Amino acid sequence: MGKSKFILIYNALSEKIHKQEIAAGSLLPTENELGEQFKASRETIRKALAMLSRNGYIQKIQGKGSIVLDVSRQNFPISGLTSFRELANHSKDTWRTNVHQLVLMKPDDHLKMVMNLHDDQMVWKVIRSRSVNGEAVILDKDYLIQGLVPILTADICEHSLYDYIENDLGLKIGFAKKEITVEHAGVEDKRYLTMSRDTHVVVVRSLVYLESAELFQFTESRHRADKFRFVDFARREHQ
Amino acid sequence: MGKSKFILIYNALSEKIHKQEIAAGSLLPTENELGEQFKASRETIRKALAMLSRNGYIQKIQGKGSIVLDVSRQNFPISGLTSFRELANHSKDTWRTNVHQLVLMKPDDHLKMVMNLHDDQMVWKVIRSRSVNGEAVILDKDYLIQGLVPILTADICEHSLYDYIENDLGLKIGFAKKEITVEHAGVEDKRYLTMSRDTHVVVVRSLVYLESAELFQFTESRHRADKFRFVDFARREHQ
DNA sequence: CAGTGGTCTAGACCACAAA
DNA sequence: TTGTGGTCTAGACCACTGT
Repeated sequence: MGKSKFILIYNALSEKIHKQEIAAGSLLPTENELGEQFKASRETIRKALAMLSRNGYIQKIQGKGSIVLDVSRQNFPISGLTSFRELANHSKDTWRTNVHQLVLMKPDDHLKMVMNLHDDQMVWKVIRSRSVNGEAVILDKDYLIQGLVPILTADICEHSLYDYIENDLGLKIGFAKKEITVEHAGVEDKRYLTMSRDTHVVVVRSLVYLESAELFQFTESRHRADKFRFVDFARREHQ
Repeated sequence: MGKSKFILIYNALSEKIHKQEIAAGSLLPTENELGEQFKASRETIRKALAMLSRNGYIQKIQGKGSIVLDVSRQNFPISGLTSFRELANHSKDTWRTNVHQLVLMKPDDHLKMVMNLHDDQMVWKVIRSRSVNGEAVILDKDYLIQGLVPILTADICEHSLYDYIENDLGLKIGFAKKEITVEHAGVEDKRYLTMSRDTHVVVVRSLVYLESAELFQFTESRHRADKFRFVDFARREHQ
């Protein structure tokens, strides 16, 4: 993993674009030239370029070349799957996580339906709040299937749950389905969040699956509305 | 366009998955079998499968095969770039568009900065509201560069702006950068939207670019908070 | 071990843009 | 016309999953 030639080429080129060593608006070398530079076949180069295109680094134009896009005001990319800890590490602000609840429970009917659980499956319920500069602005409620995560401690939840899951347990996250809505703040929001004058929260509900396509986790992430921001890059599918 | 073999294979397979002719949880035929079925080389099959994977139809597992995912509760895919008209056509509710303003104007400083405009460039400003079952729930403010759209009429704005742009003007949309935030309702929201008891709107700001990588349009789409819903499918990038 | 998907290659032909 | 990207192919080898 991560050793594929086309990933190396992708990393080399995306880094150059980030560092502005290749100016926005200019053309990348042609695919044949890149093939010589990296000693790779054209199809391999094209895999790297397709990845750059998907992630908003370049725009390919037939007959012309690959235009480098302006990636400078590329704000935090929540668009993909990024854990809170990874985000916090990239920011200059001081983030802090508080664990409010950690229990092993029998799921209620609603959760059983949402997560498609069997009768005997138990889940870990974790409630955490995230604070930036002393203000609690995010409330996370996670439900993890015990069959996949046998043991969980407050200490792990306070540091990085995803680190533990991926590095210690060796589970690989594959994909997630997300839904974003806006709701009135409830009792839990008022209890755990610093609500200022706001009465609304943005709710991001996610079903997280492993690479094996097994459902692994359901998460409800509740954000104070005035602190919520979601940035996205989308390509038009011309078929 | 749209005639590529791998697109045809993608369409054939995604349709079968939608119609549940291939059950969720089962395995797709192997890549070699698909190659024989569609009389295509393995790399071509793999392009189609990669597209299915990106769009949440399958999960590929090395050494095992491609698992078909449950796509049945796949709600409206605002995730990509879809115009209001395309959305409305897929829904059972009755949508309606009202044009409130259509002017050719000199951009103010803020718009000039956001859109990176020259001093002499004029823009079309369009204000429209979208109603479902008689309630106005979305307010769209579009700014289009006149150099790319010489003429615009209220009639076009009331029907489909994107139809006109892509079919009549022959412009091809390439990609967009979006940002979603939540804000207090302003005077325009209160004037044009049926605000019920809500005091907040979800604001989606988009910079829309053509396939040539030229900036083409800036849009501010303001949604009544209780009617807003955004669904996303995201893969984890393991590098 | 056999069978699966993951990567890479060299070469061919087509579609499009610019001169 | 030349050079660019877009597609497709056949074959090779590697990595992983199951038996």
